[in-house]
Amino acid sequence: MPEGHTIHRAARDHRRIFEKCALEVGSPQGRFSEGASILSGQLCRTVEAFGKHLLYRFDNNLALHIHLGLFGRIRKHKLPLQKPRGAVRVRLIGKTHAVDINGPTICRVLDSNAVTTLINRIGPDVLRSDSNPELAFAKITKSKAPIGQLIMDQSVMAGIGNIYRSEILWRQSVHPETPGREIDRETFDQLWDEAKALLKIGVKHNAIITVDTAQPSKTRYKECVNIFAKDRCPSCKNEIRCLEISGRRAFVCDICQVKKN
DNA sequence: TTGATTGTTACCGG
DNA sequence: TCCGGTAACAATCA
Repeated sequence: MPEGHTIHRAARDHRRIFEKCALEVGSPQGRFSEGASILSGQLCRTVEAFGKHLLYRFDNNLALHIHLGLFGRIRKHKLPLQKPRGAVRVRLIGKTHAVDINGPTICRVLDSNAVTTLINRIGPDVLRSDSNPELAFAKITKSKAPIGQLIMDQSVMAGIGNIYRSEILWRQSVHPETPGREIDRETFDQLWDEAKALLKIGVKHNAIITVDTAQPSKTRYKECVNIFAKDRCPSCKNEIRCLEISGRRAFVCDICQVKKN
């Protein structure tokens, strides 16, 4: 479910329904009873995404920090309240809507120092206008680790997940096993811009769409991709190879994506 | 019931 | 110190 686009979309959406609103923060099934009560009744100042991290920031300088991990989910519904679906960890209730968070790996309350520490730990987010790509380029150009590992390393650059990784590299004809130090400035800029463009499309449609001719409105698919988990390269028809980078599946067309080193 | 999954962190050994 | 490997954790769906 969650790559960067999911979290940014949630932040945008929840800002709309929760900003300047005194939220009720509860834990319907008691899975987050300790922290939740501190936030309840507080005014929500804003909702922000940093990479795959979501922060609900309150006027008392505390924040609810959510990370969905691999299977976390966010569900929103209009009031009146509905019965919790599955294992709801925390429920946020505003004036018009409620949001349920299921299965996060992180769900905790942070003070402002902890928020700063968190933000500093995360690399520049491709979707944020205030992020500085130079930081990412500096790390990549110094590393011998494969670019397929580096662009998904959230401390190098934030927002890209396992599906976008393969798609971005394929679209820019960059082989995932190319060492970071072999990536020149021009290539890095293209990867950064491509990531930003694709994730923006993801935010807009709430789906991973990396195929130019895709028409999201028609079928309401969750994803429409070029090579992730595909058999053949849509460009040259060569067989797609599956490899493992940082313990996750990555896909490559060895003809279209040239390996440098 | 089993296995797979759009993720991260902690820990250990080389 | 830095790297890779491994386990642990989260919940849902087919």
